[in-house]
Order: sequence, then C-alpha cells, then structure tokens
Amino acid sequence: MIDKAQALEDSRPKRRLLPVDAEALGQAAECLRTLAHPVRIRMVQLLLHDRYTVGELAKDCGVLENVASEHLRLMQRCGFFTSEKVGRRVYYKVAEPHLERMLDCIENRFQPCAAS
Amino acid sequence: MIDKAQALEDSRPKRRLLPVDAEALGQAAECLRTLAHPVRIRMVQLLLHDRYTVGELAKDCGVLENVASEHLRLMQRCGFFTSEKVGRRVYYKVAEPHLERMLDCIENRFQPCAAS
DNA sequence: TGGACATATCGCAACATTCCGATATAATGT
DNA sequence: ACATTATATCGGAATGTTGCGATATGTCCA
Repeated sequence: MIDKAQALEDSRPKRRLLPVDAEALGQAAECLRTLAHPVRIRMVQLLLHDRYTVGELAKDCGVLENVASEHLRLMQRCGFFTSEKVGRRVYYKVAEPHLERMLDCIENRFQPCAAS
Repeated sequence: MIDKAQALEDSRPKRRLLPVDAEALGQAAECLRTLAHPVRIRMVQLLLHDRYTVGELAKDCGVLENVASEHLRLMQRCGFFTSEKVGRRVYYKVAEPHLERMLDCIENRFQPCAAS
C-alpha cells in the first residue's frame, strides 16, 4: 500500500531543486511585469542603444507624453533606468546591466532576423 | 530658428533603429506577462529540469491545485508547455526552447549563487 | 514678465489578473 | 456501482494596470 504522504509523487525520482527564495521569485516577477508591455519593451530597446528624451520616446512609441512619462517612471522605480535633466528636457538611459541580455533573449525569440 | 518638426529631437544624431513590428512587441509583451508571476517562474524553473504533475507543482509552489492548473493552462496557451495524460495524472513539460535562456537570465540576476 | 515648451502628477473609468470555493470530468481501486 | 483521487472549469470578489484629460511644475526665450 502506498503511503498517503507520497500520493502526489511521481513514480520516478527527481533531481532535488533548491526550495527557492520566495523573495527572489517575487522580485523577478515584479521586474518581468515591469518589462511586460509593448511600449516599455520598445523603450528599453531604444535606450539600450542611446539616450532619449521623454518626448522622443513618446513619439517613437506612438503614445502621449504623459503616458510615456508614466511608463518611464515605472521602469525607473524598478531600477531599469536613470534620468538626467538637461534644460527642460529629461534624458533617460539604461541603468540595469542585465537588461541587455534580457532583450537579446526577447529579440532572438520574436525578431529572428533583426539586423540592428 | 529651429525647425518645428525637430523640436523634440535630441541635439546629437542617433543610430537609426528599425521601426519595429508592433505585432512582435505585442507578442513579446504577452509572453513576458505570462512569465511574470512568482508561481509561474517557479514552475518553469522546475519543469526545465524534469516533468511534473499538477499536484506536485501545486505542492512545491504552495498553491491550491486548481490555482496551479490555471497557471499551467495560461502557460500552455502561450506555448511554454505541453501536457501528457498518464492515468489520472497530467504531466507537464517545457515546449518552448527559449525558456531556458530566459530563466538563465533571471536566475543570473536574482539568484547569483544558485548551485543548480 | 508672459507665453510656449517639456515633463510630471492626479483622479478616474475601463479593463485585466489573481485567487477562491463550488462544481464538473475522468480514471482508479474495491 | 461507488467512493476516492487528480485535474479542470466556472463565477465572482478583490486587487492591479492602463490610458486619458486636466492640471501642476519648471525651463526657456522674446
């Protein structure tokens, strides 16, 4: 007779995986949610190549400037970007070094023939 | 006098970036949203190493089985997993090959000392 | 100083996500 | 046939996200 405690167990033994820090999973999920928007992905893509102002990003992404500003604020709170004020403009640029590998991953999956 | 059409432009010239397929951005965002949940990240992490049943995944993730089932359905719709019925159990396993690089990225950022 | 410009913030409506309990389906063992 | 087990689905409450118009703040220039 099979022990009740093992009722859900697979017949095959499995490699033990770390019980994993719930904290780290939560942070990872938050970062992914922050990236998970077409406009924000595009912004990261642009900012990985150069610095841009809010207005430039808004124009490229086809959104109003206040909307662009909110997306940028979200990503800044997550540590993705830093901003620098120059006159009445604000330049954003990438601060999180892992974003490059992340975007590589995404572009590799969704834009197989991207001649940057 | 500065041309109106260039009002938002940066003083420095920028590398031309592809105007980018809005379709691809939308799909990428959808995939990221699908991954952007602590339980789902953990499930991907587990399934990258072995196959698991719904009950096993639910137990490891600390959620009810119907909740686990819903997370799995989401990811299956996105093409992340396939499932295989064996008796009254359903085994899930990874179907999307890019998930491995993606998780590498995430683990590298959030679990620097992960001895898998 | 006054007006145009660039960005940020606020309140709000529309919409999406998450989780739960209840119920359904289907396979198993007695 | 019947109870049990494993998974899936449904309806709904709570919560989160997005985009918009209006408004605020700060900068530039005439």
